[in-house]
Amino acid sequence: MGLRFYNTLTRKVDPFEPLEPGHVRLYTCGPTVYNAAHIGNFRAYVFEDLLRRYLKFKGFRVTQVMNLTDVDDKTIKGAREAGLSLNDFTRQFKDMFFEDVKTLNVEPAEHYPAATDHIPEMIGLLEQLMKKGFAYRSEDGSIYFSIKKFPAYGRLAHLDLSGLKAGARVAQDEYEKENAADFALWKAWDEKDGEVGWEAPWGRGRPGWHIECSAMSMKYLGESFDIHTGGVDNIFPHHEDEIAQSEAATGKPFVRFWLHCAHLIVDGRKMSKSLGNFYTLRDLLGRGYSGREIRYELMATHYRQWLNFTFDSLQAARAALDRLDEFRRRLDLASAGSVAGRMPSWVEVARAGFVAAMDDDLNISGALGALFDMVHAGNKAMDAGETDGAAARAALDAFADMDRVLGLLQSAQGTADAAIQGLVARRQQARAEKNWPEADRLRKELLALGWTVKDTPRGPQLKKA
RNA sequence: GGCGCGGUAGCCAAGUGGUAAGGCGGAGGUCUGCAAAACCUCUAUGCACCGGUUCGAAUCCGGUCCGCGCCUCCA
Repeated sequence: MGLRFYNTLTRKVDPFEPLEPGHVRLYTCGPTVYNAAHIGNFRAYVFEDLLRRYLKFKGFRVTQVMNLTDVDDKTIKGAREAGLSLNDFTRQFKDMFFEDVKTLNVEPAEHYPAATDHIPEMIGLLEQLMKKGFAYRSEDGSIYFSIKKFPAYGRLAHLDLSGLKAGARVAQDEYEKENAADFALWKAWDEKDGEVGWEAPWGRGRPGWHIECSAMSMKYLGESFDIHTGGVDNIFPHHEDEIAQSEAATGKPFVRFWLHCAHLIVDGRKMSKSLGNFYTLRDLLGRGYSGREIRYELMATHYRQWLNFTFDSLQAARAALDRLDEFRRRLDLASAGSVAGRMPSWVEVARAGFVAAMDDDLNISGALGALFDMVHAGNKAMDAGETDGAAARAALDAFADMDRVLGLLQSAQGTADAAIQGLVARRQQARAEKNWPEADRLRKELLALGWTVKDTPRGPQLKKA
């Protein structure tokens, strides 16, 4: 069986093939840049990164677009409260976002279009919708999409809107809509918008939330593309609305595969500021956890499963990574100077298990299981002296190859400078002379300089404390 | 009310008909000047509960209990 994904549109696991052989076009809903993203947001970005990396691992060329929503109610409000222009306000959070995804070792997308840079494209799309009769202008100059005109509305979310009543959540300022379920394509300017606004044929205003994703995805990926992702909360209304407005405008199928990741909860409860369990990436870094530890934690639960984030699991992530690091170090030593030979069977088995699991809707738990099986089997083989340098090198290469998907191995170990190396050498000398007090003193000195040293059968091992 | 998700060891978490992956933690062991680490071994007669189908069920069917999400701008 080949690669397959659970498609929200069909509610089934469907075999995946891109429209253009060998090339996957992927749109991933990105951040609204009005504050520091929280770890729940990053769960989605890490999932999307895993998807992207696995597609590349399978040999596809990937063109990924991630939007930056830099104009909406929250960004406008935030800018006003900060006394900044919209651009100055959002720029700081865009910068922060890029720093944060880098910390998490998330590969950059090919395109990061900002909504404010694509107003003309959105207006163009709106004009098509007006011309085709899917959109109407209300008295104040806002434009709404008429869901009555689009019979397939509700297909993605499996919602039957005939029973939908105008409830408390329908804002009173939307009384101008013909139907409570119609959604805004364009919002007429009002004074709260301040300087924010663009001229359109139907008056000054700003785009509705959904239209940016339609306009920008189609600009960079075409009118029909392969995969669109986001959090489950985006299924309705955001993605439902995207489908409606896109397909109404083009008359073509918009997206073939919709993949949605489940939410993250903290200590079994929904993350919220009032519960005090609301964390940004920076909060966790400030507590001494590294980007890769957080990446592991966010990645290690299947994306359609709720992820219960706890500090215990972060600690477990750290220990699991230590095990991987240690194994890699061991392979490194065993393979020194060797050219890769034939893959040992324990590597072949692990690699096959890894691929089979990932092919199955990115079953990361199965994939990590296969990887840890390899660690275990590899350690046993090396203990038994059954692994020569060529085999170790082959294992190392396979490990690195799987890590193209996982992105967990550290690229560069902190290397000790000559002074540190000198201390280690002096300590080895003292140990050789059985001068234990001096050896212990040197170990303490190294610790004071930020290095722990452990004596292993393969010599002293330095690690940044 | 409608649509949907989930309940597997102390914790996290795979497994959707063939006899319970993996990680963390814990226990024991090997190694060791000490320390630490590492590695090895062990760690669920049972998968919320009750029935049913089947040679066989965590997996399928029916029912019950519990937790949770969405139902108009929250990843």
